[in-house]
Amino acid sequence: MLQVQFIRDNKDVVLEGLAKRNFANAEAIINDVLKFDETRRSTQVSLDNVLADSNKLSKEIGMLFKSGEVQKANLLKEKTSQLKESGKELTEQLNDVTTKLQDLLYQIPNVPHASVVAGTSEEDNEEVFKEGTIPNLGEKALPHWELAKKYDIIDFDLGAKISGAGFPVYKGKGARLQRALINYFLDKNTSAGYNEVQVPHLVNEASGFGTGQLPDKEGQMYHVTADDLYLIPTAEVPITNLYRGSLVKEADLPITLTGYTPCFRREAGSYGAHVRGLNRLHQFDKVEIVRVEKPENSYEALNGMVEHIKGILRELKLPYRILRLCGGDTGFTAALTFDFELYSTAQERWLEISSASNFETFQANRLKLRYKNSEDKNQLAHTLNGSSLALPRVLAAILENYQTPEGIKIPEVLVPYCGFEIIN
RNA sequence: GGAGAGGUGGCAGAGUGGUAAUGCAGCAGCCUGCUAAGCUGUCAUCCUUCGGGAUGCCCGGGUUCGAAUCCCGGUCUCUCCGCCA
Repeated sequence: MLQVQFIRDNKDVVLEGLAKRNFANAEAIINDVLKFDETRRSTQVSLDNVLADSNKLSKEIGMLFKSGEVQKANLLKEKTSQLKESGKELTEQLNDVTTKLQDLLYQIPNVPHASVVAGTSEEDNEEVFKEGTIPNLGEKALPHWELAKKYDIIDFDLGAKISGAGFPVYKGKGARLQRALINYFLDKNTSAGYNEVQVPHLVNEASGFGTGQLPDKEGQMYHVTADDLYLIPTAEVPITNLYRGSLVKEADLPITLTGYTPCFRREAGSYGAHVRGLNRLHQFDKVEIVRVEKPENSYEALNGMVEHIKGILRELKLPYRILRLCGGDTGFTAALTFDFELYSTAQERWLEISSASNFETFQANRLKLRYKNSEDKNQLAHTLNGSSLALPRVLAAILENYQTPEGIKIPEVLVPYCGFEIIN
């Protein structure tokens, strides 16, 4: 959520930014925000004055009662009724305009970083980095869902039986490889200084709101209605919300966290070939990194996260590229996002496996996550997160790119974690 | 699931109807050469014509001229009992 003050002071910047996202009716909405904000403030001034008068009267009445001048006190009491009424009216007006203002603010996405280009879809994303060699697998290369069947390591039908489509069952070496990846990722992250946490997989509404999933993206999350809890779509939600409502010390920044969780997504509306196999699931595993930073350091931190993720992909020896998302493809809450994509040789397409974003103060404003700055003022922190990494598509790419006539070779760095060198 | 207690500033902790003590920590200034102390201010949010004003004691209602305090509903934490990995 943008701060009203920021919109008030930087209307042009906001409008330019929203234009890059192709955000409809930006000008009208921003003008409404400014209008409601002005009404809100002037209403508050009027209300404050009424309340001040009535506080004064109350004090006088109290004094009069104390000194036994009951009649005078009762006379004053009558005067308060009028103030009460106008106070009530103004309070209603204030609540009304505040709600309207909030509702609008919830609808406005983050202002993209200066480096983000305008664009409407993934077509406009900019490739900023590419590395690794795409193996030549020949004609007989199989997509991972066929490999999974051939070696009996992932069973989609069994998952469909017990839950539904999009809930795979990992078996044998498949399960072990999955666990190896989780441990490998966590080890990489903790050795880079991220503190490991294990967090709940169900969160309350306030947490969903804090990181921006609610109220808008409600349909993307599984909702346990009996207890009003949401299954997390990403560890970003519980981990970032650890600091909801916190006032942290400047010396404690940056806060760097990592955690493994399953992620649950309803993926309402998805269909077709592109969701085959592991490409899009309702439940998948992911290791996440989260940072809370001072504003002046947040972009350097984002670069650091990108470099960190690069290091992991290099070790896995998978061909990948990095995209800087265009305005239209950048998530609602992010100011700048880099997507990492692996090349799946058998599917002949790029698969998104990580997304690293700087949210600047957008989440912090909702979370009320502040720190005391050097001037001893409370200031909103910047939040960032990135996947390191999302498991299924990494697994898919490993299966596909490492397939040989003898079986699927395990990337060298994973062998100690797996305890075997080949799936055959 | 049952019973009880509780939720007050960054932290600790008073306050049972008259408008949020006090301590610690932090910040600014003053002062003092004795390893740091003392004094003053500041130290939640919003508004402001920069004089101030309003709000704020878990959340939402209510009673009252006036609510941290009384009433109703919710929520969370703790203790005990029950059940249980």
